[in-house]
Amino acid sequence: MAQPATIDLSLNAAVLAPALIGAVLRVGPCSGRIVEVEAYTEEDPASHSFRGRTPRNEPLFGPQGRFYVYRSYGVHWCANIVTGPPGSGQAILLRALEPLEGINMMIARRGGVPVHRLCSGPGNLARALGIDGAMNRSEALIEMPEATRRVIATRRVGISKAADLAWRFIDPESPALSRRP
DNA sequence: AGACGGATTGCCT
DNA sequence: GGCAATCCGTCTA
Repeated sequence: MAQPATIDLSLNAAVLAPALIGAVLRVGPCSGRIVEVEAYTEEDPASHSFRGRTPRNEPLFGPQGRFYVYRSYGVHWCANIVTGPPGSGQAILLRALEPLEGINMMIARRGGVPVHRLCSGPGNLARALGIDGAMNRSEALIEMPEATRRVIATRRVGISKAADLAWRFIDPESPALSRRP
């Protein structure tokens, strides 16, 4: 699957998500190559925006390119990038990165885990990058992929509704995936 | 006002 | 592979 020349945040989440594989996410001094994402839309029963706007999910209906950060299981933070037409309630969940810069800082935040596990899984990714509720609605910095990566689509992880949609996109060769294909 | 359950992770068996 | 940890938006009464 080929990547586009620019990242168009107004694209629907399920269209843009595979194009983000190989792009670089930057948070302060830390960065990593995106290798696993999932798409969520307002028509999608598994999406936080499915039942309309609420105080928690309001960022999903705000400007594109911002973070929607939420607490999962009362323990972990998960980071999405808002996308799609304005107010459309779409987002892309960041699930895994290959660490590039600021690795020492990530290790300090995560403890002694192998580098390829630092940002493997949405909760781990947020912890390694220092993403928490304070970054909700802040602008997400994404840089274009330099090289084309292989991208495959799979079922999303950990959801019960619309579980057969193949809206999880991965670089199958990455060692940083939260789960193998 | 009270109950339910989840886009998870890590430790225990 | 099983399960506890731990918070809050949403649903029900």
